[in-house]
Amino acid sequence: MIDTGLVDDLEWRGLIAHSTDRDALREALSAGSVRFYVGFDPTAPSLHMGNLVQILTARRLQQAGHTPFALVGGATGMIGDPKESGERVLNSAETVREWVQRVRGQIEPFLSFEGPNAATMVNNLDWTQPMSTIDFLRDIGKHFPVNRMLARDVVRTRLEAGISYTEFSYVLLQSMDFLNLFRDHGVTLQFGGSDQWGNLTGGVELIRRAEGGHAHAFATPLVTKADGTKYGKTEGGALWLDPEMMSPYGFYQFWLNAEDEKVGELLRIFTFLPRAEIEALEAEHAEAPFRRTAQRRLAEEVTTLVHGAEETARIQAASAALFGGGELRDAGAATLRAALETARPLLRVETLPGIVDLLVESGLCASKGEARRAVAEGGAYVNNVRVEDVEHVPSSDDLVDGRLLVLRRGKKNFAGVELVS
RNA sequence: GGCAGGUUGCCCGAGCGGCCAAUGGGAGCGGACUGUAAAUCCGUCGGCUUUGCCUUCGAAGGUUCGAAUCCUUCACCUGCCA
Repeated sequence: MIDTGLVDDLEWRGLIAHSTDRDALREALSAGSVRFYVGFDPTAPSLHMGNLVQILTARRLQQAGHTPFALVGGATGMIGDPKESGERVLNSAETVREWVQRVRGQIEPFLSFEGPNAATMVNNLDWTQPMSTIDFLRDIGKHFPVNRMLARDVVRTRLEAGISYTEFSYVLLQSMDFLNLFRDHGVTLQFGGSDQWGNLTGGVELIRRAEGGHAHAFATPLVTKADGTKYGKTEGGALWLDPEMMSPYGFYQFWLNAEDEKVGELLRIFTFLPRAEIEALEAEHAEAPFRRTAQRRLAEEVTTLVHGAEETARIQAASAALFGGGELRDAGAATLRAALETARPLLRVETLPGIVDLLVESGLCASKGEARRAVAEGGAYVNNVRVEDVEHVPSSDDLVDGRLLVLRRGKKNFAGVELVS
């Protein structure tokens, strides 16, 4: 029932960037079902790619027989952990409450809430809210030497520019979470992103000081691009999991365009494909990178995990039709329409406007000036045919099945236009 | 508290009374090449009813035929001396 190969698998996937004690961790995870926790702060209405690493890792642990406690930071989200770029702006209690709900809903599908090692969702507001300041300072604060807190990298970089007492205290809250889960639920392991390392060890240490207990922590690596810069950023910002904030099509395209040097790493971190299969993909990719078999598989796997198999199939149909170089009409209006909708909302019109208006109204261009420029630059296409004239107005002959137009800006920005009567 | 300097388009950074929607670099966008890649090259990069008009150069007011450029006040930032 306990998969003793778990730690080997995690290490092979490169998911353990830091660990309090590798050997002790391995021993604990082999001995029996370990109760572990991973937290998510509601700092946005949606989780993103970075959080996905934690969610999937939690799932791996659960599949290996361990028991997850997924924590949403209703309390910590009110404070915000210090980041190097500067002080955060506090969100209102109402906003945090709403985001807690949304984040919660995004985590749940990845875990199983049934069986002997069913997952539990917890909110740290439940034990933080009722606590008095006096208790907090006496029971928690007393265990934190300020000199140690000051030595942390984030804090040190912030000392020049300034850091509020609020953010400085964040580590106490997160450590207290671990302590509470340790006491009340026997949770002995926490993991998180490597930027959370200080917060993770803070909890381990607090448990030792306050309870004389022993707990483990490990950190997953920060996923970076081949050039070392931060991953998961697209033109539109972060790679959100929420389909409203990041279209499933765009999500799929992000993975499809993964760098050659990184596909292997991404397959290991973000998919549940077994080792042998990933190694085969890597070998194939090394042989013929231009086929991008690994990228295709990566995109398919991750998109399926996040958006489901059905949506993924639609996106693949879209990609095939739009990039296949084949005749668009062969795909048929219904298929094209469903596929285009995965990219961005369809533009519905009663009569066909000129190319400039089409580009603007579909959202492909931000202004008419930009749309005119796009045409002048040769970057505007209707049904994959370049439009040369700014005054061009598509005719009904251009419509696929008499009702659909495929609009394209540049190499890979598509929009569907539907004629409604 | 004293002295000096700064605040320009997404970012960095020139401009210092008209030739300025504002040099240059980066990012972005488009094209060529390609693998829906990387590198490279070329183009583009405030808005519009586009041979012209409108809104931009920290904020407000003023001088002038005319200001990003001069003056006044305010806000914020930086360096040197206390």
